[in-house]
Amino acid sequence: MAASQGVRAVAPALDLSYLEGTIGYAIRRAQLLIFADIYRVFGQDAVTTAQFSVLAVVADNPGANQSDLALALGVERPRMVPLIDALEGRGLLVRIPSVADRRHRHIHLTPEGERLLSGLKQRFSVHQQRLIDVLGPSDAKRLLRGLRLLATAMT
Amino acid sequence: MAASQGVRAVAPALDLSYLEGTIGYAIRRAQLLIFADIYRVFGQDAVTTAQFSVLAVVADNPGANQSDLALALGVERPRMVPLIDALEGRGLLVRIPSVADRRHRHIHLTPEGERLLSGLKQRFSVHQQRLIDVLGPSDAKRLLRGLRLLATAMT
DNA sequence: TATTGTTATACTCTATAACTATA
DNA sequence: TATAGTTATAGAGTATAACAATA
Repeated sequence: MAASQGVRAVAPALDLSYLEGTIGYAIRRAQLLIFADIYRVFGQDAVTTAQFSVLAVVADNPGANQSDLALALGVERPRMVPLIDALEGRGLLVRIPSVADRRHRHIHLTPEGERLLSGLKQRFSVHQQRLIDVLGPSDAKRLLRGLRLLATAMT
Repeated sequence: MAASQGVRAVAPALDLSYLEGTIGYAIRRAQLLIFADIYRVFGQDAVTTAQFSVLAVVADNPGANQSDLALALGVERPRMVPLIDALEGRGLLVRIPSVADRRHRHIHLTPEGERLLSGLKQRFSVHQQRLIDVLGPSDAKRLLRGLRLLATAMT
């Protein structure tokens, strides 16, 4: 309603046609919005996406050590330390020193970690369903297949 | 060839099936690999993807100011300062103070900036073609459409 | 000699608040 | 008072090098 007044010429709206024709730009924008949606459904339980992926992988691979987790998740080994520190500090997982090889620490979820992860997975599925609703089920499947194909082919 | 010796049990290969079923994880992995490929084709001319996007948008919108660029590229205004500083320091663009409104600085590519951008766009097209070769032309188009649909629908 | 977890360092990105100069 | 560019600050992510304990 204030459009005709001298508030501001709406918005300049620059020409982005070059970038918008690239997959790299589209994937960056989509990723930012998807992660924002994940944080929206996670709410105040406040786990980062990186922490969520650690919890999810540890749940399916109890006793994995930090190097294996780093390798699997594609992060550098030093990066695992503060990541696991934060989760251990919240009582969601524990580092158990290996008796066989005392350099290793086996990571296990605590019961509280299992409980939180289960709630987070439920919330995550709300987000995932939102994506499927936007794209339609068959296009969502195609998108996932395309992304995975890129990941395997570009490695 | 050393596989049968006790070097290491190859690699533990953790179970990632939960994460691999999610679009969020797939898009993050794909984005990292795509950006790595872009840096590979850019080579030692060493422009970041963010700097490349600034150059590309300024080329199509000569005289845009920093706020409009920040808005268009989805970065915070303060972030534009070091971004443009770096490009101006390399002589690729200039800040021209506006005479009409002395708060504005109009951004323009220098001839050297135009030249570098033109070379970078050629290299970028090598990368983009690699993606199209991996996916096939029609699936590449579908992927781009899917990503754009997500971006518009999730905003 | 190599590996696990760790510390340290540095650089980028992100997010905010606040300052200045202009309007 | 509002806006453009800037500075300052703090948190998170990323990348490397190196160290201690252990193998």
